[in-house]
Amino acid sequence: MNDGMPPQMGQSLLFLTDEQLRKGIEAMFFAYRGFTADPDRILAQKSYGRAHHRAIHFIHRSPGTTVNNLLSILGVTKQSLNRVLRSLIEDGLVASTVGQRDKRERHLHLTEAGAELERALSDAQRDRMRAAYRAAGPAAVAGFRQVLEAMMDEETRHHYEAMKDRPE
Amino acid sequence: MNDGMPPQMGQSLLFLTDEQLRKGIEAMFFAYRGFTADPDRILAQKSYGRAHHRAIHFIHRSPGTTVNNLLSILGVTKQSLNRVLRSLIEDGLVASTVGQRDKRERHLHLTEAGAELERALSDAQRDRMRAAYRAAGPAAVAGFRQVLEAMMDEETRHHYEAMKDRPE
DNA sequence: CTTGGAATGTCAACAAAGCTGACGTATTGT
DNA sequence: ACAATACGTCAGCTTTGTTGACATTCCAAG
Repeated sequence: MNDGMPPQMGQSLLFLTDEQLRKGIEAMFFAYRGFTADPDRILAQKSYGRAHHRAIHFIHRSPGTTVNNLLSILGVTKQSLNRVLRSLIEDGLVASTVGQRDKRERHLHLTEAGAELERALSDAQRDRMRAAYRAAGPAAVAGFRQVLEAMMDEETRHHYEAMKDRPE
Repeated sequence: MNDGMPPQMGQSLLFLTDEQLRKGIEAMFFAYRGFTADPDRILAQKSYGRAHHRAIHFIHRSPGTTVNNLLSILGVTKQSLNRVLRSLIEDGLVASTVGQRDKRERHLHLTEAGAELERALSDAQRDRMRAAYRAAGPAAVAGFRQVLEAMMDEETRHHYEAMKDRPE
């Protein structure tokens, strides 16, 4: 590897070479495939897709959330979300209730069936994550999270932080 | 948070709680959006998509690679890749040459224009990665890579390892 | 030398999931 | 009363993935 840097440059910045960055980019690409592979298999059986998974995940995460809130978390248009949400409601996995204070709002909850699918999906995803965490160790996990957080968009990070430490 | 674990359990395994795993899952989701955001903006202007980016990236990475090899790296069908590849070839960003030893194979290279787009895309992506790396520091980066590698599928990891240390 | 299989390319049809734009309805706040 | 907000929906378009079918070209084994 010759990236034009002087040989006397300390090792401390070696993790910023183009080669290191490229490896990081490829690691993200390949790892994300693994990250979604297990839930994808479950979803395919029920003829759902990743969009359904994401909706289910964040409704589980923030029960009673409104459509608008979900929209801004997911970063998609309401038309796109509506298609997914409609099928989940029709299939009885999600319940949509008119708001108390503001009747324009719809509050979203998982039904028992929805919670069951959520468990199946997140169990599969957590199993892989757990194996990766266990293999890498606590220090690596801390670094993993640090880099990922630094990689987010500003606005996205606010969503992430906002639900970061909410109790289960 | 009450996940049913005894309070006397050491801190050493705290990074394996469901809550920690869930945070990791959400961090992956949000970070991947940031990871693709910058190249996506460039691609949208040229009416290309992520599939074009991926093809360009790995052709740049492994010049002269065959279609079949690219297929297995990207994990898509040949019909899907072919559509993308055809447009790149038509637009003069990728050159496809018949193999010497085996004339059934097509060897793929970036043209000068293709290399130019590749630079624009990877510069944008690397800038964000560099900022994240710099913010997190070398130890965090090592952990980041460790966890990502442990998260890959077996077969995928082989692709990753295979091109891991090839010189630029 | 013939034939089977591998590598590639192409056509057609389809689905998931994103987008824009337009419009309707109910409700809220000014 | 009226404007803005929240939501749902219709129509149409794009990208990117999928199957299935089929032709071509070529290598290699029989």
